[in-house]
Amino acid sequence: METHVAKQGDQGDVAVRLREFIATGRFVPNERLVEADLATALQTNRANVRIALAMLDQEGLVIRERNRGARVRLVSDVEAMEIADARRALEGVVARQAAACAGKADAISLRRIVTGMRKAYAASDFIQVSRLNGQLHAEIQRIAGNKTVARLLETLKSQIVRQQYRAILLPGRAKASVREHVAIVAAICAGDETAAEAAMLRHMDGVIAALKQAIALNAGMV
Amino acid sequence: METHVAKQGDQGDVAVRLREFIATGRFVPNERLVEADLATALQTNRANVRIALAMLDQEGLVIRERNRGARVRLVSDVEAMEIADARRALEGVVARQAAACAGKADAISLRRIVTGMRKAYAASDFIQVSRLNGQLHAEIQRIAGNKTVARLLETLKSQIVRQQYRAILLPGRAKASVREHVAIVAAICAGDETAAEAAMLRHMDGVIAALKQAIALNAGMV
DNA sequence: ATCAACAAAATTGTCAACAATATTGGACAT
DNA sequence: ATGTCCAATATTGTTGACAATTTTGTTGAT
Repeated sequence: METHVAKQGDQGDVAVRLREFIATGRFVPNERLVEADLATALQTNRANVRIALAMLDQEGLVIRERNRGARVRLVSDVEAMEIADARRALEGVVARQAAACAGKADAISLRRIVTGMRKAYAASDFIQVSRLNGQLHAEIQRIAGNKTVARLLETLKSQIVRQQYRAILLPGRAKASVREHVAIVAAICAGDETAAEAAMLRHMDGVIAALKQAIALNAGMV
Repeated sequence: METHVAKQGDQGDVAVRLREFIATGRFVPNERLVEADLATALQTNRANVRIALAMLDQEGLVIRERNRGARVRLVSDVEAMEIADARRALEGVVARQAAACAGKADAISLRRIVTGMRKAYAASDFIQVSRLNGQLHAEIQRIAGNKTVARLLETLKSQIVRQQYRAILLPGRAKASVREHVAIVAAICAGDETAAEAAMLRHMDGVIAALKQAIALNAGMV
């Protein structure tokens, strides 16, 4: 008997927890993921771990090789840029559809988040800014109502958590980000599809530029 | 020692074959996929089938429910439209990047395919037109060199093979399709990124319109 | 005939044992 | 010291058995 919705067996939970571990850096890229160890750590059996790993492989988070097990996949810099390209386009779609669908309650909710972002930025609480950032994008996706695109964005985002952390910390990026989000929300609330998409694309251009910068910095350091 | 590239165990092959079966309609939507049966049919064991089903679930081709097994997922009409939205945006990215990357040999290869399309259309060989259509998009993706977006498009396409067959058969669609592809190839060969993206978006608009029409027709028939 | 309760069958979930393969570590020669 | 071969270990791949759950079929009452 499950207290919450029983979607699918243990494997789902296992996959979720493994995702967490990878996202939070508890498993570092290229680290080997030994089935038996994971099974004991997550209090389940090898079969479920095996299935969860296959799911994460399909998702692009780990890589499996025959007879050699699974490792955390290291997303290269060029791949991070590819992912960014895909995200840019898909976020544009979402923004456009959100503008087409947004109602009065949606506008209120969006404005509240963006107001929170401004305050957090004014207070130099960048962690909160980042959190509200994610929340805002999630809300826009909800309003757009396009589950398929939302799902794609979700998996893409999970692959570049690491890179993204670095990018948001670049000097001046947070301020620009807030400004861009204000424009996006304004366009969506106005129901202007074209403006919303354009604003989102501008925002993603900023994100991509920051990402590129972060990568370049990192390359210089190594 | 393997004769060909040994990517991963049996599960990969099993998943590939199951995909085939679903794509070719050998398994109809909502049909139950019994693990034991599949294991004997594909000459493998339940564990591998189970893993393959988990992968296909992650991919969106089947749906699994706890204790109730897996069924072929029925993509609803609204979901087909969502997928089309995503494809439109991603194909636009690919076209743009292909225009940025296309070399002389690439241009020749693209022109050859589009010439074949014209001839096939003139000969009313619509199956060949459809085949070359897929080939052309694949070639554009190869030229663009964006593996991530190509992968996304691949999985999206696999979910709507059924709908797409219906759409291409609509009167006048094939002719328009050929015309649109000519424009796309011309822009890519000219290295004009913006024009290439625009041409591709126009093409996808045509595809989406045809899809919408096909769905409406189908709804009327039921 | 319709429905509920119940038994029987089918199916999935879990687990453990073993086989096949890869990885590690050490002895040995150079 | 360095590298190579070989045994020892660790890890994954495969299979089967059993438990838990769902689905199907049957019986009986109304």
